[in-house]
Amino acid sequence: MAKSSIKKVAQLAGVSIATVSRTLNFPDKVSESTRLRVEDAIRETGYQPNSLAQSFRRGHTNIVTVVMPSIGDPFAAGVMRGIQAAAQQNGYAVYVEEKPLQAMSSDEFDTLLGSRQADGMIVIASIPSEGVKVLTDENRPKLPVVIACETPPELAATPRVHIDNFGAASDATELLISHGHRNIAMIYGLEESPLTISRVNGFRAALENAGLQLPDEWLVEGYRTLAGGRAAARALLTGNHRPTAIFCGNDDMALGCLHECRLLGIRAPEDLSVMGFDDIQFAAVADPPLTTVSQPAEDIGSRIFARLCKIIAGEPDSGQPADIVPHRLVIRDSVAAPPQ
Amino acid sequence: MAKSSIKKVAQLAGVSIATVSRTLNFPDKVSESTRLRVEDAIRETGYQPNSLAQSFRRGHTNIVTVVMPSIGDPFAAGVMRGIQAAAQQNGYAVYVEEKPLQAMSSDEFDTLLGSRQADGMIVIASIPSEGVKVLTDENRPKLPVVIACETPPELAATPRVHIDNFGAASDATELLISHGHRNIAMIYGLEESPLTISRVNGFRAALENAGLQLPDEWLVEGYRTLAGGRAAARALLTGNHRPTAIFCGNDDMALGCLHECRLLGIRAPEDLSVMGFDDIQFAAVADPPLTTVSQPAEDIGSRIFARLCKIIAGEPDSGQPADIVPHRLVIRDSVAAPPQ
DNA sequence: TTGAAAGCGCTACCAG
DNA sequence: CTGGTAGCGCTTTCAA
Repeated sequence: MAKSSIKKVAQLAGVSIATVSRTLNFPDKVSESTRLRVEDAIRETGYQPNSLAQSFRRGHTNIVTVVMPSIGDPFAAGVMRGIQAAAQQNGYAVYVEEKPLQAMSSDEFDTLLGSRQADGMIVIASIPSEGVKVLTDENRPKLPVVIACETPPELAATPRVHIDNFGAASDATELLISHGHRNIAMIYGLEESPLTISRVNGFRAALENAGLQLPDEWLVEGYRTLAGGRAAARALLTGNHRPTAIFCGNDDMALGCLHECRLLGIRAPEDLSVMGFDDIQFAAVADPPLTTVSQPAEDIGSRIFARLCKIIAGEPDSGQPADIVPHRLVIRDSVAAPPQ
Repeated sequence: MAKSSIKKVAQLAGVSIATVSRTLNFPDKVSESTRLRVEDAIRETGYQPNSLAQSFRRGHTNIVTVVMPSIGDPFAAGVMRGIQAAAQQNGYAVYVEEKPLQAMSSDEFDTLLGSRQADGMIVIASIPSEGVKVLTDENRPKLPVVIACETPPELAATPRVHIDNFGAASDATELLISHGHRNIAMIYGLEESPLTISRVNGFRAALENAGLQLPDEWLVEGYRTLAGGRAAARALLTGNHRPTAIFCGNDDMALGCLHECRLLGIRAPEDLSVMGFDDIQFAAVADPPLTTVSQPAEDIGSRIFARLCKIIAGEPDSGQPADIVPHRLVIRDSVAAPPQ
C-alpha cells in the first residue's frame, strides 16, 4: 500500500489538493500548465485515488452487484454478458456475489441490501419468502433491486425481466404433442420457485388443452442438476407405465435424463423423446443434440441493467414492472414421433 | 436510502456516537443498561452502519475479490466453493469480477489492483504479460495478489496453488500409451498460457519417453471451447493420417471432439480414444462418459484463500510460493485400445 | 463507563 | 482559474 495520496501530489506539483481533485475530475476547469504539472506529479508518485474515500464522499460507488445462487450457472453467465456490456457503457463496475438465496434468513437479506457497497443490485434467481419480506418492508433502506427472473406474486411491483415461463412450457409441450405424443411426463425443479410453478402450469395447460391425462406419477420433482434428472428419469422409466416423452424443467436435468436412457438401453428419440429448457451450450453436443427452449440471456442482462440504471438515476421506471422477453424453441434431435 | 445514521441512534438513545460505535464493535465495553438502550434505538431506527464509511475509516474492507475470465467456467466455480467456505469462516466477503485478463492493458491492470475496494485479490487464470509487468512493478501499491493457476515464470515468487500440469498431461498421455496407442494427437488451448505450455510439454515428454513420434499436424491449437474442440477434431480426423487417440487440453474441447466424431461416424472409444482434462460435471454424462483428469478445485480454493488471508494479515507466507496439489485420473469409457 | 474531538482522503462549495 | 475549507460517517484515542 504505497503510503498515498492527493496531498502528496499537491505538494509535489505545488498546488492545492482542490486543484489536484479538479484536474482529475474536471480537467478542463484547470489551466493547461497546471494540469500538466499535476499529471506529472501523479505519474511520479504513482498516485491512484482511494476509491473508498471517493465513494464515501460522493455517496455512491458506481458499482452494481449481481447476486446469483451459483457461479457456473450457464444461464446466469449469459445474463452477465449482457449486464457487463451495458455496465461498461454506463461507467459502472459489476461485482458478483454467489449467495444461496434459498437458504438465507431475513437478517442475511437485510445485510445484503443494507451494505452501501453498491448502488444497486440485480438478482438472477427467484426470491424466497424471507427475501420477499425484506424487499417489501417499507422501512428498509431502499437499495434499488431488480430481478432477472420470474418473481413471486408478492413482488409484482418489482422491476424485472424474464420470459413467459408459462407460455414457453406450454409451447414445449405442444411441440411434443404435435409429434403425436400422448403420454408425456415432466421433471420439474425441486424448489417451489415461481419459475418452476409457471413451467409446470404451462405444461399442465397444454396437456389439458389437448385433452390429455396426466397421471400423478408422471409429474416428478427433481433437483435441478444432472443427478436430479438422472434419478427422476430412472423412476419414470422403470415404472410399468412408461411415458413416450419427457419434458424437463432445465437442460441439466434433460442431459441427466438422456444419460440415464443410455444406461437403460432406451434410445432417444426413437423410444423416448426428451425436451429441455434453457439451451445451455452443452445441449448442442448432447447425444442426441437436445431439443430445448432458449431464453435470450444476454438481452435479459442488458435490459435489466438499463432499468436498474434508470432507477439509480432517479428516473421514473417506465411501463410495466415485468418486461417479458421472447423465448424460442430450439429444434434439434431429441424429439421425434413416439414408437410405432 | 433511509437518511441514516449513527448520530440519530445516539440521539434517540441519549448517548454519544462514540458509545453507539462501541456497543456495535465492543459490546462488553459498555454497561448493560446503555447497551440495551442503544440496541433498542438501533432497532427502532433500522440503523445499519454505512460500510463504506467503516471501510474508509478502518482502512480495510474485509472483502476479497476473485477475478476470473468467465463466469460459468465450471472449474472456477469449484474453486469458488472452496474460497467461499474459507472466507466465511474468516469473516470475509467475496466478490467476483469477470475480466478477460488476456485482453487487458497495463493501465487496466493498474486500475484493477489500485482500487482499494478489496483487501486482496485471487485470480483464477493465467496472467498475461501486461499483468506480469504490473505485478512485478516495484512501485505499484501492493494489493496482495494470489493465483489459483499456473503462472508465468516471471511471477515465480507470487503465491499460488495449482496442480502439476506437466505431470498431469504426462500421466494422461501415458494412460493412452498403456492402452497401446502409438498415434496420439493433442488439441491444446489457444492461448500461450503457462498452463497450456506445461500440458503440451507434459504430453511431448510422455511421447518421447515412449519413443513415439509426434507429427506437426497432430499438435493442434484450438479455442478452449466446444466449438474449438470440434474444429480441431475435424481437422485431425479428416486428414489422411489419422491418430487413434486424442488428448484434449480441457473437457470442453474433448466434448466438442466427441460430438464431431459422432457427426463423422467415428465411434469412441472403438475407433478413437479421447482424453479430457478438468472433469467438469458434463464429462460424466458424455457419450461415452469422458475419461479425464481431475483437479481438486475446491481444495485449491480453500488453500489459496488461506494463503491470501495470511498475507493480508501480514504473516509471513510460509514455504514455497507454489503449492502443488495432486491431480487424479478419472477413468471412464472414452479411452480403450486402438482399433485392431 | 462515557463523551469530546481528531481525523481517514476526498469532493464541492465559496471566495478571491 | 485557484485555494481554503467544511464535512461525508465512522473509529479511536484521550480525558473525564
